[in-house]
Amino acid sequence: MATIGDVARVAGVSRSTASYALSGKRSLSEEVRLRVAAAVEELGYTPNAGARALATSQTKTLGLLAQFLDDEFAPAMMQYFLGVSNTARGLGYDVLLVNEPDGPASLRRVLTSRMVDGVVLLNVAEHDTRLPVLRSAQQPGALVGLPADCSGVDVFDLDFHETGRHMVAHLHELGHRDLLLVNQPEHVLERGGAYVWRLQSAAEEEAAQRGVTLAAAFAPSTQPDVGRALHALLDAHPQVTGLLLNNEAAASALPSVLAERGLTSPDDVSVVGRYSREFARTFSLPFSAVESAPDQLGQLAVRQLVRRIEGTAAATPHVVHLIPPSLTDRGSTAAPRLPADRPRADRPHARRPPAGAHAP
Amino acid sequence: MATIGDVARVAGVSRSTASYALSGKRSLSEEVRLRVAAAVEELGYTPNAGARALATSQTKTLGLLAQFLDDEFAPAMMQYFLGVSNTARGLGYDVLLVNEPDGPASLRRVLTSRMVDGVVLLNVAEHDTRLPVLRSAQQPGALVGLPADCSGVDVFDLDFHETGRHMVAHLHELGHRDLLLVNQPEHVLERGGAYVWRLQSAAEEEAAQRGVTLAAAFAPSTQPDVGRALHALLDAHPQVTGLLLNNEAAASALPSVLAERGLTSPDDVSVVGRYSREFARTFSLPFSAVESAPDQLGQLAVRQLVRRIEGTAAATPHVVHLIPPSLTDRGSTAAPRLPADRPRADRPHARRPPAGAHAP
DNA sequence: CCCGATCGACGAACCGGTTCGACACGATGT
DNA sequence: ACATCGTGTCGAACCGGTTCGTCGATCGGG
Repeated sequence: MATIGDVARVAGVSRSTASYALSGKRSLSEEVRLRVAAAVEELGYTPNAGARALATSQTKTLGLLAQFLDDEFAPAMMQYFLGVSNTARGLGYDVLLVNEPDGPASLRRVLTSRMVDGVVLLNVAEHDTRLPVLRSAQQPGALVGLPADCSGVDVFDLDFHETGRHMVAHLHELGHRDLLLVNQPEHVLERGGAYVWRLQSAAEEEAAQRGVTLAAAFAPSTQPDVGRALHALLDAHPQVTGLLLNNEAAASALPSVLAERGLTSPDDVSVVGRYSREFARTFSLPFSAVESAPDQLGQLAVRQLVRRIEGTAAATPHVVHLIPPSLTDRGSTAAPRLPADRPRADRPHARRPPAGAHAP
Repeated sequence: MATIGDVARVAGVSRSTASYALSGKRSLSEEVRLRVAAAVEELGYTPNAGARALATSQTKTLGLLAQFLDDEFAPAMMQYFLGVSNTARGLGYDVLLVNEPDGPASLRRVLTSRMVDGVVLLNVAEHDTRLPVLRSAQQPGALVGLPADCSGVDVFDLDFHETGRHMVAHLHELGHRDLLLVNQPEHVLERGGAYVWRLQSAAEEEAAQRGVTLAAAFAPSTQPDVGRALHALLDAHPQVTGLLLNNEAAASALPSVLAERGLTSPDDVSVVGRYSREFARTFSLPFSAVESAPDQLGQLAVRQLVRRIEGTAAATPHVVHLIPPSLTDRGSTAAPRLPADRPRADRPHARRPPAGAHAP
C-alpha cells in the first residue's frame, strides 16, 4: 500500500512537498504539483486515515448513536439513519454506527478514543443518561429529540407541543367535538419519551380552550396487540368522531381495524396521524398526518454538528430547533357525520361488511 | 486528553512499560502493573484509536456497505444492520456505515484509506460492481447475497434454490395443484438480484417434477401499487389455490387484499412467504414463511470476516454458506378446498363476508 | 552591483501509540 | 567467587501523515 513517502520518491520531491502539493496549503510550482499528481495516480495513493487522524486530530467521522429498545418500532428508525448518513457524506464525513444497549458507556468509548469528531444522538429521552457523558466530552454533539436540559448541545426535534395543538385545532375546525388520542405505550413515556406527554398535554390544553372532549390512551407498539387495543378503544368511545395517532404501529394497524368494523375514513371517522411521508408510502397509510420529518431532522443535526466541528459555529450559542408541524393532507379528515345522518349514496368507497365482523 | 505518556509519568514508568502493562504482552511485576492501572483510572485514559491504528495496522472497525435503491423495501434492511452491528460489537469491532450511491468508489475509499479491517457487503448482486474492488484489496470481505463469482470472498445467503423447491413441495403435499409465485419487481432482477430467478427456476423445476401448474409474476415493491397488482393477479388466475410470496411488500399488502376479496387463508387460499420472523411480527403477517434470517446471516458474515481478519482462518478456503430454508408455520396453509366443497362448520376462525364485497 | 523580498522546496519534529533490542539486577548453579 | 540465566524495565525506532522553521535561488529595486 502506497504511502506519501512513496509518492514523494516517485515524484522526486520531499515528503513535506508532496503533502503540500496535495493539501495546497503552501504555494508551489505548477511543475511539482503535476509531478506529484502523476505519482499519486500511478501508485493509486490514498492517505492513511489513522495517520491523518493522528496528525490532525480530526477523523472526519461522526458517531451515530442509536438505541434500539425492545418495543421500538424499528422501521421508523431507518429514515433517521439515512438522513444522517447521506448528509454526513455530502459534507465529507463518514458515519460510525453505534448501537449498544449501554448507551453512556459506548458513547464514552467512541468519544475518548477519538474515533469521531462529533456525535448525533437519536431517540433522546427526557433525562437521557448519555447527556452527562456528552457534556463532559471535548467533541460537540447534536441531539434528535428534546431532553429536559438542553445546555451544551444542539437540539432538533419536531415541535410536539404545536403538533398536539394543531391536530386538535384541525379537527375542531372541521366540526369535531369528540376526539381520541392514541399514544405510544406507557413505558415509552416512563423511559423518558417526553414527546408523548408534550403532544398530549398540548392537545388537552387546546381541546379545553375550544371546548372539545379529548380522551387519551396508551396503545401497544407491536402487532397484533395494537389492533386489539384499537378495537377496545373504539368500543369504549363510540361517540368519538376524530382520531389522533401518535403511534406508528397504531397507524399501520388502523386500516384493517377500520375495515373489520366496517368503517371508512373520513366518512365515519376522521383520522390524523404523526409519521413520515416515507412511512406512509411504505405502508400505504391513507391518513393525513403531521410530517415527522426524520430525514430533515437528521440533516439539520448533522449540518449544525459539522458547523461546530469545523469552528464555523464554535462560539455560537447552542440552538434548540423545533420544526413546526406541517400536515400532509391525504384526505382522511372531513366534517363529522351529523348524529342523524343517513347513509349517503355518494360515497364511492363505502363498504358495509356485516356488523360484528370483528373479533370480540 | 490523557496519553500513554501521561499514564507513564504518573505511574513513574516508561511509556513502553505502560504499554506492556496494558497489553500484557510481556511479563512485569505486579507492583508496576497496579501502579499503571491506578494511573489509568486516575487520568481516565483511553487509547487514541488513530494512533493505535497507525501502530498496529488494525482499526478494529468493519465497513458495512449497504446500498439503498429507490425501489428497495427499506424496513427489511434494518435487521441486517442489527445483526451485523451486534455481532461485530460482541467481537470487539465497531461498524462504519457506508451507503453511498456509488458503491465501488466508496468501497475503494474505505479500504485504501484503511479505515476498516474488513467489509460486509449487503444486497450483493449477481455481477456486483463492488466485487472487483474488493478482490483487489488487502482486507477480507464477506458477502450477504450470492453473486455469480464467489472467488476470493466468503459468501452467506439463504438457499433460494432449496427455498423454491421447498415451498412448492410443501403446497403440493397438501394437495395443491395450481400455484402462483409473486416475485420482486422485474428491475430487481435486472439489477442483478439473481435470487429472484434462483427461487423461481427451482420452484418451476420442482413443480414440473411434481406435475403442478406454477404461474410466476413480478409485482411492485411499493404500496399501493403492489395491492393493485395482487388483485389483478388473483383475477387473472382464479383457479390458483396456493400462493408463494418472494416479495416483502406483497406479503404486507396481501392481508388487506384478501380481506377486500372476501377470502381467508388457509380456507380459500394457502399462502407461504419468504421473510423474517421480525418482519412478520412487526407487520403482524399471518402467513407461514421461509425464514430469511437476516440477523443470522449478518452474524455468520461477521464471524467469518473476523476469523479472517484475525488470521484464524487466513489460509482457509473461502466458504459459500447457503443456509437451508426453514418454514415457520403460522397456519396459513392447508389442504385446498375441494371444487364442490361446502362451507365447513369445523373451522374456528373462518369468516364469511358477503360475496362480491371486494372492489371490481 | 548589491541587498532584500519573495517564492519554492526541504528537513525535522510531532501526533500517540507499539514493539524490538538491550540492559540492569537478583537468583541460581558449580 | 564467577559465569549464567531469567525477569523486569527502559530507550529508541517506527507507523504515515502534517506543519513549522529555514534556506537557497530568483527577481526587482535602489
